[in-house]
Amino acid sequence: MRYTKYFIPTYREIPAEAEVISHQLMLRAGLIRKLTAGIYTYLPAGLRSIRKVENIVREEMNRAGAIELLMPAVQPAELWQESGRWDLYGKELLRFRDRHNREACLAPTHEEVITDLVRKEIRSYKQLPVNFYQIQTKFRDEIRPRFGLMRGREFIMKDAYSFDVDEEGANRSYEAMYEAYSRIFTRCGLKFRAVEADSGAIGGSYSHEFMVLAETGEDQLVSCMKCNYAANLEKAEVKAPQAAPAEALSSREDEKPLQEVETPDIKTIGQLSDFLSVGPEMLIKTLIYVADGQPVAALVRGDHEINETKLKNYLGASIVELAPPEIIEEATGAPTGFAGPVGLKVRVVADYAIQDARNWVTGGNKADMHLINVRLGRDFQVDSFADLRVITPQDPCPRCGGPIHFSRGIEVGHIFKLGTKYSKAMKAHYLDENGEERLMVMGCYGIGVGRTVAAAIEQNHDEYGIIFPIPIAPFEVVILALQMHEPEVRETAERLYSDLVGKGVDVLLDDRDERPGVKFNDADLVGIPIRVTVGQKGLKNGKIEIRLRNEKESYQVDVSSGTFEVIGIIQKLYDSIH
RNA sequence: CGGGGCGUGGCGCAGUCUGGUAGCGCACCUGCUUUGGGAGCAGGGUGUCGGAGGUUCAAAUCCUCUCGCCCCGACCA
Repeated sequence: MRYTKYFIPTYREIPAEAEVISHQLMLRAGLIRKLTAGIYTYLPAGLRSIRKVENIVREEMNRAGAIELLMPAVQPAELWQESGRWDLYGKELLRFRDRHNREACLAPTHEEVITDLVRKEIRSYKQLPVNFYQIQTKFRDEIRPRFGLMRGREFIMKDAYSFDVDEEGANRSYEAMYEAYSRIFTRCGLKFRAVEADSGAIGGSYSHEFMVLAETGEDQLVSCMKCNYAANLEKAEVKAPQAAPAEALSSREDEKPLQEVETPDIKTIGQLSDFLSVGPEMLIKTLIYVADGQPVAALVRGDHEINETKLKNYLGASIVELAPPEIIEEATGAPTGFAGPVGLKVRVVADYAIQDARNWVTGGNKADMHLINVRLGRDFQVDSFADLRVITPQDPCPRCGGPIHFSRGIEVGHIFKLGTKYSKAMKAHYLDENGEERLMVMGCYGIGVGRTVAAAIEQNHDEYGIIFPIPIAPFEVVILALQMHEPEVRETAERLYSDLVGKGVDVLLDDRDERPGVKFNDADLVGIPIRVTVGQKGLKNGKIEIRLRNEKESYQVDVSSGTFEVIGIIQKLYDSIH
């Protein structure tokens, strides 16, 4: 591609609207432009990157035995009503009516359509398993789109759906996708980690997220430094205490009598800890929740943080929210900030750490009143103990007990075991060997394509711009012809260009009549992995100059061996990835 | 949806408090010079000041409404 016949509109300045680095760089490097909140045009160079990711995804999905198709973006309400998600899916589902006043939506995901297709077309166990996938534009009307392609409303996603005869088959399909995803992100040249995750609203029993590791990532993940355990923060288990509850109750601290303490206007753990001069680990935090309409008290140690996902899963509730002030007053008899477990009439669940036998400090269930020397069993009862808190860096690995490490990442892929949730709701049956009707067991698997490009930039950039991994770079090589008006420079650059094009290399020839500085800066900004400089200075000695975007130093090679050298470097860069 | 901020040429911004008919840098166009890390000189074009209504002799500036965007939070993957 010739720069003068192409379109890479770069910005010299940082656009004011972009907060995160990948968003800034994608705008500055002329990869994307915003149309409206959360909706972007992929400019030519950006599209090249996107297509490269798509092709890797496609190759690996095919290799894993999945079959590509393409489903509609506009879908009728009936299907969503059938699965029950028309009412469950919130405002994220963009709904509208057509000219016949029929309700429809823009698809945020395709479980309904694929299940509908499969139930109509597949009748026999002989036709199973199948795994269909597509690379398609999704729409989710996000409350607050942000960070460019990282969290847009309209975005390109690869989604796949597997159908198996039984749980065991579904597990095999899941494993195959796990392998495929690992290959995909490896081939994209990214540092990533697969972590255990909560399956959330999509439902199902088991899931993994694929996280591109980056300091600026929105997600926190926990990994073991000894074994291969890794999980996202909301999923990461805290190892249950070794001892049985009865033993844990055996005294660690001498029992002292329960006592009330006046604590005027002291409402937070921090204030209370300072006021009483005790560490926050001596306090019990009592949080009043409403779980599917029922008030529940959840107890965690003062220095711990409640994990609402764990609480929700433990209670088996579909909606768990912090109780509004009225409910808190009704449950505790006190205004917010003074809740405690002593004398509570609602169900009480507690984190394992509360089993500790010590003289706790708790809320007094009276305005401006806390209690000290509160003993479990003597002064308050707990209905059940569970792992309800967020893991801390001090906790051991829940699998092997080794030390754990916290890091940050960007979720680019997510694989789920769905079970029979959709096949049951939408009657996706098949006949088994015995002629009996059985439910298909499903899995679903997503990759955010645009987000993968953004994550790659977030992980690979410097002060000058993007440093694309070669497999997903818009071009593999850029040739800078520094003085286009000098016949020797122009001709050498042209010859090198057509040689490389002939060898099937993705090469951009910067043939603009621009000053060298402009070309160098644009090449750095766009992040093309290999830069070949053709200039008067080098040509005097019969040399051209090669520099890798991820290295500081350049080196010179003979003009005659330029093509050979470049092809060797490309090979080396790809080899370093596999 | 709650809180905060911002809409002025393609981009980044000043001007708004204190009303007087729009400016700076970059970019863009023409010419000459220049050409290894975002050139110099000379000349030039560029704006419904987000929109609507109002106050006023006069509105980018004051008032009302409205639209859009960004950030924080809640939410979601």
